[in-house]
Order: sequence, then structure tokens, then C-alpha cells
Amino acid sequence: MPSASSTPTDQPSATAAALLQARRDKLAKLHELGIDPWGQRFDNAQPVAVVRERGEGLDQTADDGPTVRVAGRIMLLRNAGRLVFLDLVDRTGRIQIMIGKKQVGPENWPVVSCLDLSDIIGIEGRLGYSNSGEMTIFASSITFLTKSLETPPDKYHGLVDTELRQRMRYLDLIHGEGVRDRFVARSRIIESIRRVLADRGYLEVEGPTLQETAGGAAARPFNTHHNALDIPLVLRIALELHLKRLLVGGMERVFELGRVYRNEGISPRHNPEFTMLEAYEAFGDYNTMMDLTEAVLLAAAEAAGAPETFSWMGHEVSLKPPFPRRRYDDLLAEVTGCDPADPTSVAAAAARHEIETTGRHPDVIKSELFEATVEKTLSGPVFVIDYPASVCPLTKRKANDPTIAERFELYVAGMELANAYTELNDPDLQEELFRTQLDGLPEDESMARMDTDFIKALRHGMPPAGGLGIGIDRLVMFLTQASSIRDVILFPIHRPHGGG
RNA sequence: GCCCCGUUAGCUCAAUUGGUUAGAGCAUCUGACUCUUAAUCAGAGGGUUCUAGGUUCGAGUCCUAGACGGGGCACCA
Repeated sequence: MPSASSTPTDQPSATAAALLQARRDKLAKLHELGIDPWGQRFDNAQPVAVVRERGEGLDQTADDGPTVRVAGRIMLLRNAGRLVFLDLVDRTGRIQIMIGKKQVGPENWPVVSCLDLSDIIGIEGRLGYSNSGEMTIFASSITFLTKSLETPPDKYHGLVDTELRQRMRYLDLIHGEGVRDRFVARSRIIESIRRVLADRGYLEVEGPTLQETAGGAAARPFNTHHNALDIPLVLRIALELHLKRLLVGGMERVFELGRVYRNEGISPRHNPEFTMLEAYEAFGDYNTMMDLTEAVLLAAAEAAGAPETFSWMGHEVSLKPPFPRRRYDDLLAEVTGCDPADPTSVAAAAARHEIETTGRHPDVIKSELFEATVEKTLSGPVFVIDYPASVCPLTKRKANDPTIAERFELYVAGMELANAYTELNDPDLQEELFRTQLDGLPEDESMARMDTDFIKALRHGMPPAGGLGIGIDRLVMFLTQASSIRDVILFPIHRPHGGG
């Protein structure tokens, strides 16, 4: 039985305690001065960027600049006796403040000795330039807005430790180079996607995240339980099947932009929860969705401020539409030299790449061969079209060839960014495909999970339609040049630290 | 799940082949300074070297196990 006494690691070191005490002493001093260290509403503050713009036109030698009012966090503090310089940062930028003992008067000056790095203050003062030519607000009053009790990271290096950066994202956002910009870009990208879809008459909807059956993708779900109903539930792994029910319901253009959950491995390209866009358009097909994909990507790139052509993970990428469209079998033949129409030839090529072939469905073998050989050659962007039908149980087959599914995947820089189909709307074929378990695929990894409620919906009639899925996190990675998915997710999953 | 690498002060990093009391910058405290720019100058305090074992006269350094993180493989998007 573990000891009930507190472990030594619960005790802060003397350094940590002294750093904290120093700030608590200043907190107490503020109270003594009759100042609320936790501040109040602060009206009419101008964004630093606006103030800076205003300062650009000023005569640098004049001392009659306009009065401005800003609020922000103290990032640097330079104390020169009866004169203090500090760098104040708000959401729009950074500006230098000068506080002089004579200038702010005896009622303000004692407050200055209570200022620490990371405190949040409001400043009113004249905008001008310091002797060394830096744009500066010469403070006439200081308003204390919030005391910071913890020591900030190294003011020059910031927070470098990857783990700390992710667990304490708030610090990373304050101190990390470009971190804030990347998450701003993410927000703008998502905004642009909503705009593109809304402009085309799509409605945004919200499907259930708690489901009885995890359908629409090949992935292991998270299991949970509802107490009042006393039933097991799973978290959704895709948006697809409920959006298609809405097509049946006459919502002819719908999309959902939301979180899905897959109980699988973690890597620089995988987080257990991630954000998906799925969009469905009645009376369209996969060609419709290729056009939509190009529009979404172009708008997203513009929103993120990404150049039209750039290099990412060692690939040169140009987002200029139209993106090339290449048939799956053609690519496979080009790269491997096999005959995609001949299972024996495919199996022989697969064997050369040490892919297990015995007892497995020919299309599973083909699919693995494709992933092992073709994928990494796809710098893209390129639409890979017309997949082997049996690995696509939710996709309409080609009218003249039931072995080919009308599906595309968009590859950019060797990474799969989008996946789309001409949607299967034949309820009898859908039911049959749900019942079919492909040889060599464990049930967990199959999309063939029977959803009788969905089949019933299809029997009521789902219009022919195109459907599209885009992994938003990967899109953001690509457009903000991030090499890890954890750099574009604010709070990626982490194993809890020991000790509970 | 498997393989490789990392973890030293609040933060960023040193520490020779295993050898004195584990060092430095930032941060903190004391003092000086009305134009600084990672301000500077003088002084002070601050460490369970991730954890638990082991080898050794002696371990931050070597060995074993574990924790957490990073990368790769597998799986997937």
C-alpha cells in the first residue's frame, strides 16, 4: 500500500517558493496602496497595431503627440532608476512604454515598483519617440489590470520544451514564435470554409457525437455508456451516415465541421480527436466534389495567407487549380509495372514489396500495394480517382464497370488531405456491402458495420449525390507549414503525469 | 504494440575518460542609474541531476526496471 504522506515532489523548491513569494509581496503592497490587483473593465483601449499606425506619421522630435490608451501584458521590463521602460503586448502587437517618476507623479510611482514581467496593465499617455528613435508611449497614468503570480519563461528563448508548450499552451501562445499566428490562421481557414460552403447554398448542421454504431469510416471507436438509458454508446468516428440521412430528408446541400474520435495510435499526423469537414450535395457526383475541393483549398490558402506555391515537408506544392486527376489503376501500373486488371500480376508485385497475399481479397492486396508504392510519390496536389470497388463500401460503382468505385482522394505532399465519393444510394447494395466482410480485414478495421436504421433511410430514397471529407487539422498543417499535428491542435492529447 | 533518442535551478543550457563543494545566462532579492532595447554595473540566495534499484573507494555520467516526452515502424485521416 502506498504511503499516505505527501511525496517530496509536492513541495516546491526554494527557488520556486522565492519567486512566488516575491510576487505575492507585491500583490500585498498593491492592496496596501488601495489598488485592486485583479483589475476592472478597461474601456476605450486602442489596439496596439492601431496606435503604431498612428505613430508612423509623427515627427520623431516633437513632444506633443496624441494621447493614446492601450492595455496588454508586460513582456520586457527595463528599470533605469527613476525611469522604467517596458514592452507591452496585446493581441495586435507590441509597443514600448516609458514611465518616468516625474511624469507620472507621486501617486502613480509606487505602483511601478509592483510591476513584474507578465503583469497586465492599462496605460494612457502621449505617443512619441524615445531618444533612440523607438516609438514609445510616455505614460501619464497606469491602471493595474491583473497581477501575474507565476514566473514567465526565459524572456529571450521562451518556452522550448515541446511537452510544456503543449500542456501549457497559454504560455506557448504568449511566448512562442509564430504560435499565435498559426492558430489565428487556423481560425481564418475554418471561417473561409464556412463562407465557401454558405455561398454555394450549403447548410451547416450538427449530427450526434454519441452513437450506437460507429459508421462511415474504418476505425476503432471510443466506448462510453449512458447511465439513465443504461446502454453502451460510442463516440462518432465520421460524420457521413447522419449527413446522408439529411439528404434523404431533403436538406440537399449540408455540411458539418466538427470533431470525430478514433481510438487509434498517436503520431505527428494523428490525434485521437480531430476535426473533419464533410459536405454532401444532392444531384452531384464526385466531379462536383473535386470542383468544391479546389474552391475550399484555394479559399483556405488565401485565408491563411499562404503563398500559391511553396515547399512543405520536402515537397514543392502549387495550389493553382485545376489539380491533375489521375486514375488509380494508371498510377499503380506506372509506379509498379504490374497489370492492375490482373490479380495475379498485382499479387506478384505485392509480394515483391513484402505484402502478405495469401488468403486476402485481391482488392485489399491492391490497396496495400498502392499505399506502399504510389502514395509517397504523390507530391500533388493530385486527385487520385476511381478506386477498387470492394474497398469502398459506401461508394456508387461506375455505371459501366461495377468493379470500380467513383471515389477520389486528394494527395498533397504525400499526405491524404481529402476523400470523396459519388454516394451509394442503392439500399439493397448498401445492405449487401455492410454484410460483406472482406478477407484479410479484421472487423475493427472494416467500414462494413451494419446500420439498419441507415439502410431504412436509404430505402426512403436518397438522391444521387456527391460527398466530400477533408481533414481540417492536416489542411491547417499544410497551409501553416507545421510538421506535427500537435502544432495545429491547441490542446493535443497527453498522458497524465504520474501521481494522479 | 515494437525500435531509437531525450529528461540537470522557475526558464534556456553547460559539466573532459566515472573524480574536489554540479556551473552559467535569464528570472528573483539588495544596491546604483531619467532614454533603455534580451538595458547595464556591483553583490546575494536558489539543485532529490525524472523515479526506484544496482555496480564502484567514488555516479549527472555506467547497468537494470519504470515514468513522461520526441522521432520512426505498425494502424489510420
